[in-house]
Amino acid sequence: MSVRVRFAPSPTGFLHVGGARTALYNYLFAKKHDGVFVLRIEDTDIERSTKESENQLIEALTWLGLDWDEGPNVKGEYGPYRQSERTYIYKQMTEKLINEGKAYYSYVYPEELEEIKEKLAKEGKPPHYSYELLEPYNTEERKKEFEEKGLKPVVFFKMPRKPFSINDLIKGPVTFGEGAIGDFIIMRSNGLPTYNYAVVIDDMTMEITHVIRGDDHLSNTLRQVALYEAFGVKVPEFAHVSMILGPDGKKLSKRHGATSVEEFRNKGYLPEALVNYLALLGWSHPEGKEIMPLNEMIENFDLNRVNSSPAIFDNEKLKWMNGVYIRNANLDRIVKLSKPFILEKGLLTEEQFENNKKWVTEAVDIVRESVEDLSQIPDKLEIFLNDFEVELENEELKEFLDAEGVKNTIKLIHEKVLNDPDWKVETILKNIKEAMKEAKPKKKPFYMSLRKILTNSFEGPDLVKTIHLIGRTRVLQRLERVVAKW
RNA sequence: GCCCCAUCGUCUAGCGGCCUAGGACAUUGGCCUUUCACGCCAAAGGCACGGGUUCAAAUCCCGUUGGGGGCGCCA
Repeated sequence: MSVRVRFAPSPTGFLHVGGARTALYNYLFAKKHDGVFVLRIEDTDIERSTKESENQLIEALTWLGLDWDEGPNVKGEYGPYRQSERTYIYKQMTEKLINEGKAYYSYVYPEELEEIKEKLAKEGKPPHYSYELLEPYNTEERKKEFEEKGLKPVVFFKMPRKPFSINDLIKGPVTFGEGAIGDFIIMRSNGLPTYNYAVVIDDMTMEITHVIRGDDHLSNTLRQVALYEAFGVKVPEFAHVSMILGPDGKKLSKRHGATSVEEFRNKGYLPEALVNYLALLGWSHPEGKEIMPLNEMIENFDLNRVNSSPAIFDNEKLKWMNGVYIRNANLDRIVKLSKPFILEKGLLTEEQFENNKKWVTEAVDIVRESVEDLSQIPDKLEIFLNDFEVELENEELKEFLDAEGVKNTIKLIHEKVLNDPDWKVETILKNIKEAMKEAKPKKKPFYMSLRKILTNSFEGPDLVKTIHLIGRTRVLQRLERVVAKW
């Protein structure tokens, strides 16, 4: 039987990095086994589910490159792929359970359920519902009342009082003792299924073979296994991936900074960097490789190598990895991806950007060496574009300028540039070398002075390349205003 | 009460002898460079604790402690 896995998010917000990792593991597992990856939207919570969230989810997944074989916008034989469109299936299945005496209707109100629970707690008994406890509410009056109010009775599943166990592909054997939980609701009074019920029906009817999901669902598995058994169907394999925690060891949340895929995208992270980082957060390559393309992850993916302990999200490592990817990526792509960041900062207009592609490309290329995300590119580009007041009073600069031969060399360079319209990296270098030969400055003070005068900074990329990028006109201006004072 | 987890600050390798515990990020030092960064080299840093089992334990078992999850007509 071929492998079928699914990623089943609820459309109630942005795609969280934890969800992204779960999706990734499902994807890798599917590809590794030539299986099918399905995307299912779990929107049975009508209060919180939104179409916008669903769109954002799809966009984030697409951006990450985790394409699915079946899903809401892709044809498939197991659809529909939105739970809200599958209500007829849940109804059918529920009738079956009721007819077989494995589930029952109840006309209780939520408040009454609370009361039962409180009463049990007071008596020191576990807060478990049962048919005996619920049956007294099924009076004829109550049924009429529900009908008048347009309410449907909730459906409870009769939880067998026996132990259940699974052999989790990541956690190993997990056993839930007898009577760990009581009967639970599978159909709500609004006619929609509850989570634990819908997943089982969907996974069952979609013939999902492996359920790879977050650790937080581990205890739900008990209910789900009981349901599979009630339907007399084979239980799928389970693999529970541990949670992603914040730096303080608590569940990763907004307090910890960026947590959604969209935020990382907006901050200038490359999708392949995020994917690579997420893959390593819990899984490891058999030979310890860290930077690797998706196909290599697929080739080597194995649930055996997924760690069962929770992982803390380490932004520093992600940044490093993103920097590596930015440096190794195709230059034209980086230029293209940097564009919005550059425009947003107001460094260039759309026209300037497009009309000076060659210049921009060259500039982005030398600047990408030192960034860890795309948003830092415009910051680094500033020295080539923005003008400034030279801080001639700067103590450090003064010292450098006063060193032997420095000012003379700069004057000579000014003259040479003035008389040489040719503006190539090689000629710039030639002019500098010649000036140095004539005036014989001390090297370091000279270079530092020149850099400071031209870029207003003592640090930055290769000076000659920088000079070339600043452009002849601007270089001349910047030299002139200094030389004029000597 | 129930379930899961526990190796450097962080992500991890390790699945009874190859461990004097390996790699990566971060940190520190050095090299490279006119400078910063990149890159390269090196250093520091860890098996939570206590009992067993075994000739031998980071690895297996039990307990303690610590962390996380769950106990919804949320997913």
